[in-house]
Amino acid sequence: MNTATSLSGPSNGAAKLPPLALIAGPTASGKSDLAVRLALQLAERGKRGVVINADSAQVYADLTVLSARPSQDDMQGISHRLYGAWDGALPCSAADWAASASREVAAIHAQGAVPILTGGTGLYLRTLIDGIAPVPNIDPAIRTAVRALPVAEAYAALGREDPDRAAKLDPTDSLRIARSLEVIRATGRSLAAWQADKVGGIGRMVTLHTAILLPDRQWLYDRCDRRFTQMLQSGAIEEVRALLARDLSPELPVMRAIGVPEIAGYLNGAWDLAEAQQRGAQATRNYVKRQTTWLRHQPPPEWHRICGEQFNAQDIFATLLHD
RNA sequence: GCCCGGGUAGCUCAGUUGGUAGAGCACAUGACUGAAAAUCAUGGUGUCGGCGGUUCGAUUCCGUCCCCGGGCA
Repeated sequence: MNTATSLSGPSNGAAKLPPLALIAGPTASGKSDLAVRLALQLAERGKRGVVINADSAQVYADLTVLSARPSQDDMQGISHRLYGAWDGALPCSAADWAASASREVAAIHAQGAVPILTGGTGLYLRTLIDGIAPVPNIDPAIRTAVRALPVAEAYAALGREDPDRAAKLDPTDSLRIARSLEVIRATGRSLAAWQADKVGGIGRMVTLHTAILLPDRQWLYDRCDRRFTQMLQSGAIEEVRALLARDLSPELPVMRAIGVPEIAGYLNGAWDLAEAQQRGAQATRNYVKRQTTWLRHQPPPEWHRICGEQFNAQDIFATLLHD
């Protein structure tokens, strides 16, 4: 740090950018606890930290237990934003979330507080920090039509309408094929053309303090198993029953959250509770693996990757705390 | 004790008319630009229950023993 800079006024070039803490980690890694501990540490230093959810399931009001949303007790008096902020009937995209998170960050900074982004959805975090291609919203009629196509047909259509893109995709990658096809049909431009640009990222407007938690795999798997069993005992079944009663489209993200299909199968008699528990725990473990792979390789190399199981806010965020 | 059925990958099971085997899941690794708790890709799993016999060669055929189901006594 350069003392000369801090003596000079904001008008003299390098104005100091407001801090942003970012904690990413797979399910059951303990990132929410770390976020609260960081906020408490900040409070001891006369600052205020506000936690912002960056998890694509905790965003839904319908999923309290199954998304392991922090309870009032867990929050320990620290403000939490974007938890349960979407109704399950409304899908939340990465761009939707990033737009909201961006507003939250600005509001928190305006109050002189420190936003603490916490979550396991890497794409959400990347979208907020780096921005995303400015593709307009897709005409729902086009979207529905495209997504109703069998993969093989969608892939064939993409081969005709956007061959470059088709060549880059695996013919069975249903989701990316559908996305590419709906974009070219709705906008007349290929997805690759849109992706040459990225908008909305706040990375250059903040001082980032990052922590990517990467605990030992077996330790995480054990926690996943215990966690799902715990959920079944503390209201997950009732939660799914209530969700099913809403009769939402099975395509919606809430309906596909880990545990929902598994418990729904139990409720409609397709399998027993032990089977639901097995499947739920298994799905959680599979997800943890995907998250870990994403977090290991996708974020910029300068984001701080931390292995182990004990995460200490003072050490990890020393520069933020002593700033 | 007798009669059936079965013992092949961590699990559930295919298969080999005799030339030492393969699927799904699990597991591992990876990709990832607007529903990402999503969507995909790649990879190896192994005394084919034990011991004998026949055979150039047995996981496969024969004998025997063991184990697990089910039935009869």
